[in-house]
Amino acid sequence: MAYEKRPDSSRRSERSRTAILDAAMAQVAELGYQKTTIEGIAARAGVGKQTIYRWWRSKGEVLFDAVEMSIEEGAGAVEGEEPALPDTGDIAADLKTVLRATVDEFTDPRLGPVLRALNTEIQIDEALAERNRTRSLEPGWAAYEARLRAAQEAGQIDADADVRTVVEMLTGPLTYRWLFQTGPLTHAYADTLADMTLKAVGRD
Amino acid sequence: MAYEKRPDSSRRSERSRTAILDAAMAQVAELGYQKTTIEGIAARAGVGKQTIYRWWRSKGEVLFDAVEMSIEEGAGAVEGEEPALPDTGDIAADLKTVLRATVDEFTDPRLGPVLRALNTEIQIDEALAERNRTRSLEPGWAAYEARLRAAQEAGQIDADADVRTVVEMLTGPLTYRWLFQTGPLTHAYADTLADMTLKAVGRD
Amino acid sequence: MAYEKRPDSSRRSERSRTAILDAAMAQVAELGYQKTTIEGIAARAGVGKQTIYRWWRSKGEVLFDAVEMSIEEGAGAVEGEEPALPDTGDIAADLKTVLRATVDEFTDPRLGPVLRALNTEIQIDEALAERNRTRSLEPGWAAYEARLRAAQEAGQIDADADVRTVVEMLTGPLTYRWLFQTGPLTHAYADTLADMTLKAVGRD
Amino acid sequence: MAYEKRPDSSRRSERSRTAILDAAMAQVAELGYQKTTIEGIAARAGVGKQTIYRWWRSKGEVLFDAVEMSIEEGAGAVEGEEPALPDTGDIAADLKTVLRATVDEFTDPRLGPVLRALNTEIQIDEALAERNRTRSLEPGWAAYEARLRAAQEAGQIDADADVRTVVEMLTGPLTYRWLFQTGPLTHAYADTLADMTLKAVGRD
DNA sequence: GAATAAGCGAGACGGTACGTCCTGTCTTGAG
DNA sequence: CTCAAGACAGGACGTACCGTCTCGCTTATTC
Repeated sequence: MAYEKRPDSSRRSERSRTAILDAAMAQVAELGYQKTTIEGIAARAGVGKQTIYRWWRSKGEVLFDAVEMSIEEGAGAVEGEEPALPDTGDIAADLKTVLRATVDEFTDPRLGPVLRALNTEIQIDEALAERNRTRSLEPGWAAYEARLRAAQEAGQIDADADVRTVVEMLTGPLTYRWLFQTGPLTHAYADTLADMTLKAVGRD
Repeated sequence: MAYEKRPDSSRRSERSRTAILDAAMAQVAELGYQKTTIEGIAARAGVGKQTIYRWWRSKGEVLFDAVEMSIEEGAGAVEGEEPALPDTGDIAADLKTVLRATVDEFTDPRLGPVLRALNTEIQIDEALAERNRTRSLEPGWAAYEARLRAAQEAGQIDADADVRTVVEMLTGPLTYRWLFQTGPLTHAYADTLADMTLKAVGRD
Repeated sequence: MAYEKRPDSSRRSERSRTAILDAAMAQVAELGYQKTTIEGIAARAGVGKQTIYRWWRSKGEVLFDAVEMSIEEGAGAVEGEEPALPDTGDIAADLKTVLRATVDEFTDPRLGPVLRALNTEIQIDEALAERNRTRSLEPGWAAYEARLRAAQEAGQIDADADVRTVVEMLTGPLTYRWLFQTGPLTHAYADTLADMTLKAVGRD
Repeated sequence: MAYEKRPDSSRRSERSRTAILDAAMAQVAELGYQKTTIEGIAARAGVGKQTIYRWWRSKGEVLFDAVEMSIEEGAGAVEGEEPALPDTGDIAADLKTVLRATVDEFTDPRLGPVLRALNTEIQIDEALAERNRTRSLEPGWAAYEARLRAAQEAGQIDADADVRTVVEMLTGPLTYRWLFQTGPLTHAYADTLADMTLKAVGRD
């Protein structure tokens, strides 16, 4: 059995943790993801490098947490709360609401670039990819799928449509435009995607 | 007026060029994109570092060319030929043909990882992004759009549908699954995407 | 007046003290003086780092004590006893006895290397140097000088010779060979030094 | 056969070499040997750390060369010239001349401390010790021994005295006083040592 | 056919960041 | 209070690459 010494997280300094995450966001904002270094984050946070290496394994992980903290602060989200789509009874309206929110997040001048960089890092770092899937993507899909299944039960969309594929038809094109910057990322585009996708699974 | 000396490409050593591109592919295959270095490529190719820096501006550019060379070798493609979708008259079948081919390229064990890494680099290096758009993405879209417009004229799909959005509904989800590794990338999935998208723009 | 809090030595753990000194000797034996660290000693002794820093100011001090303990254990010396040279009436024989003992100590495979390393540290740490002079060197000289003065009174050596210089002529070359490893450190060499030195101060 | 890549010394930058040695001496003068770091030397010399590690294996080696350069500059010594003792025919006077010079070197406020630190390092670093023996000590001894043999042939000292031991009786006590700072290091002391040693080997 | 000038292999150079190690201080909880 | 444990800020270590540079060598014109 492989033995590996782990730090005692009960004695972790909250002050350092926060300082590091703040410094990480600030460095990325100023220098961009590539030129942000662990050394730079440590210096800016007034922290020893080892304190970063003790709790994170890479720059990517630090920024993953930093972004998470930023989003939670902004949203005032309750810890551990599962995300959910609104359910007004109008499936089209509800999808548009959440897709527009996604557009807003992607185009946010503060978060957008970091998110893009992290999605980059995911291509290379399998640990980060796994974390992204379980902490970020899957909760989002679950929320979409729950709302879509409600719509199926309400007879608003085909009962036999694969909800997972529907989710991908909604978020795939949006993410594609965002990552490759191949077209404007607007609320109108979000609406179009919702409308067209619903047409593909609508009962007519 | 800024003056910049450019190397005389007529005196360029073809032997070195090929050795570098081969070495680059080999290094990525062995070590992965991240751990591949210009120094390593040079050493493996038996070439001075300057010879790489003289002709390329970054590791990304080298690999971009290396991949291009790999694909051309494999496909035996004629230089400068515009790609085009087949037109059998059956729009669904034609779309499936090309989407399946894309699936095959993405899942190719040799090319896939490099392509994914390059899509990473694109997020950071604007020159590379531009090059990717003009040399890779746009010719692809143009081919899709041409075929879709033909289908519109044939009355097979809605005449007022925005072909660009349709292209994104086809390739967006596919690329998403590929980049984030969130589900199996199969021919069946390609077919489903084609069918659902056509349903969204079908005439009823 | 500067105030400095000192630990209460009456509550000091003898168990820890011994464990630290043993661990220190063991680490030096295994890794050499340079690679021995306070952290390593603490870990090996099963002791907190602070317990070392509370009672010693440097690695050098710890090892000074550790060596002292080792020597006392070996010699079974009575605490506080002043060292003295034998006085058989034969000055040459007596000097040879003690010089040979010094040779034995220097060439002891366990103590030798640590002693050499400590002589290193003395060059840098004035507190340690002072301690070395008063606890180690001066008692030794005093013993030599007492014996030499007895020899002067007995008319065996020049009455006007400077005993301090004579001591240095005996121990200087020995220490030199030991520190710089410039020649074999043998009983024969010790004897030669005694004989030649006595010739220099002999009455003719 | 072990293969180890060695740098090409014909392409070595003399400018960097000199800058490093100068910076090393300056750092030691300002901070002392212990607080002098390779990083600090590199920064002060305006040189990359690797340039130091490429040509030297340790701080000690750098300073060994730095001191050597300092001495040569001071002495205006011809490269590769063997040191030799003066030979005026008066062995006592000649020995005093060179012992006094050694005293002067040891007490030189600029060189002394570095020399002491290096003699420290020698206790620990066998490579450095070897180098010290062959480049520093042995040439010195050879010079002494040559002069002493001449004196033997001239009938000034015992023909059967071991010249090596005589050298050690001259330099050993001097070095001892210097390293352990156990007494004043003066010309008078040098003279006493010469006189007493000669008395030990004199023909009377 | 010699002279000139480019590309080339090689690798030293000034730098920057890496990830590790250790220092000496501080904090926590057990005895 | 001392102690074991170990997190912390700090800083040097020695390594790996970066992108630039300089050195001879090989080639290919150009005179």
